[in-house]
Amino acid sequence: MAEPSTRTVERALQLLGSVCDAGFLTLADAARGTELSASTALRLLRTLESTGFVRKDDEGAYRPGLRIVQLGAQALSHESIISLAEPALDRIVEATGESAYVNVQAHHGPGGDHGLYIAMREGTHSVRHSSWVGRTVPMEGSASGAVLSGKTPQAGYVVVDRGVEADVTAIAAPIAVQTHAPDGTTTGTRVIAALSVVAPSYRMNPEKIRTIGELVAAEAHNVLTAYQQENQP
Amino acid sequence: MAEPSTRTVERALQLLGSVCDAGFLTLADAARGTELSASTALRLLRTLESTGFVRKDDEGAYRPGLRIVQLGAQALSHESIISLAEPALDRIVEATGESAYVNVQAHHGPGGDHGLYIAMREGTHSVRHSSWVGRTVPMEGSASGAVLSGKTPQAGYVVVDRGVEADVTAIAAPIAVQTHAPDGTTTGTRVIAALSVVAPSYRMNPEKIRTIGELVAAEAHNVLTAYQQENQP
DNA sequence: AATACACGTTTCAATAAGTGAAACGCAGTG
DNA sequence: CACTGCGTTTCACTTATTGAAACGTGTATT
Repeated sequence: MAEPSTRTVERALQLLGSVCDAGFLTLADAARGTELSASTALRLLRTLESTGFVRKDDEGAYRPGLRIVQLGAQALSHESIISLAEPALDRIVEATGESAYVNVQAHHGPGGDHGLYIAMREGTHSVRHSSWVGRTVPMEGSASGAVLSGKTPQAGYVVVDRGVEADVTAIAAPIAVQTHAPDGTTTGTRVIAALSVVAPSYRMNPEKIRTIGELVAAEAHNVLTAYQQENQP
Repeated sequence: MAEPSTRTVERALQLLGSVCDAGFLTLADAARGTELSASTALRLLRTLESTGFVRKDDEGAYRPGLRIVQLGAQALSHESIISLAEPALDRIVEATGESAYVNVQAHHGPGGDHGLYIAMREGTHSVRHSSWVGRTVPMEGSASGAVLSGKTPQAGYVVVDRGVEADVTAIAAPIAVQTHAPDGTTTGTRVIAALSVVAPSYRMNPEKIRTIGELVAAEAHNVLTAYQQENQP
């Protein structure tokens, strides 16, 4: 049995995704975006609406509903890596003034893998990078993407200048665990998340980048230690 | 046309909700919890899995997936009330040391209405109330519930001692807008959210409660002003 | 004004799609 | 060894989903 997916549900979830991506969507737009007939889109959106996953605003457009907010928040709170990483984020922000993030790998089938920002702490500089939580970035060409795919060089961190966004420099380090075969031998490493700093490029220079890079790598290691303590004893 | 809901989608969403509520669920548990046959539950969970809404962990149990995290975070970031309220939360925490929250009304059909915590700022006391984001509380017997249903007394805030949780006192104030008829006459008020402080009861006394209550009410009013500025000009 | 267009909505017949009982292999338990 | 519960697969039944078409309404276009 290869992939016995129920089409109806797939379509509904696609619709839900469209609405969340766009922030708000009219019925016709939603139908076009998902290539569904208006009647089908309407029926599915009504189902999503009656279950609280979307809602209709005053203008009659569909918006993300509170249920999705609730489930997302619950899911986030069950991601133990976030609570483990929060102290590290705080320390990074305190030391650098720049915004700091936690990323994980989000594996959606077609279109390639992406990285997903699941937590952040805002920097203190008045010009700062902000609010990427919930956003995905391509694995190619982003610092966190490189780190998540295991392409971290000796230095322990990756720097990408003007990768995803212009005028922005990203510095990322992996939180990686050793994987073991049943007999106990080490088989490789698995990156469970990445810690990253995203800052305006004009504020960076080689020295600062090295300082931040080493800090992020060190904090990533701290998070790893906390993670292992939670999962081993 | 009364309620043309698609059964398949409803079931899938129900399944998704179960998994998120429980944190992790085995197939059999999920099937029982939703009263579905094992084969149907399996098929739907597989669909949810292939779209990233749930995932199977190492033990083969279903857990909330990253897609739900992503959409939830996106939806949260589109809730403008949160960003408007964050400065107020900060100020409340700074002034009181207690955890502060934003609640909205989550209207799920059966089982009655509930309030939903959609944002919070942690208090600074070492003993503090923490991490209710994503959680729902009954409208009856909770301070934020009372406030959300419009039952705010003259004082402008509601206090509930040991309502939802033992040894916890909650103080809530409404963020309410006037509603108007087409002709411009005021028809009533609509509570769009609530601001609340949740603290260990042993730390409270009548005087402190009054201070906090007035602060929360004042900050709620600040948020309202910011909200109206954003939606009027 | 008259026309054309796009949107949200409803209806309905065709059939594609979802359903659950049953059967299977497996692992743990008494 | 028999027994129970789990995850999984298969398959015939039929129900629930589907999309074209038609409608009313409001908004551009002429």
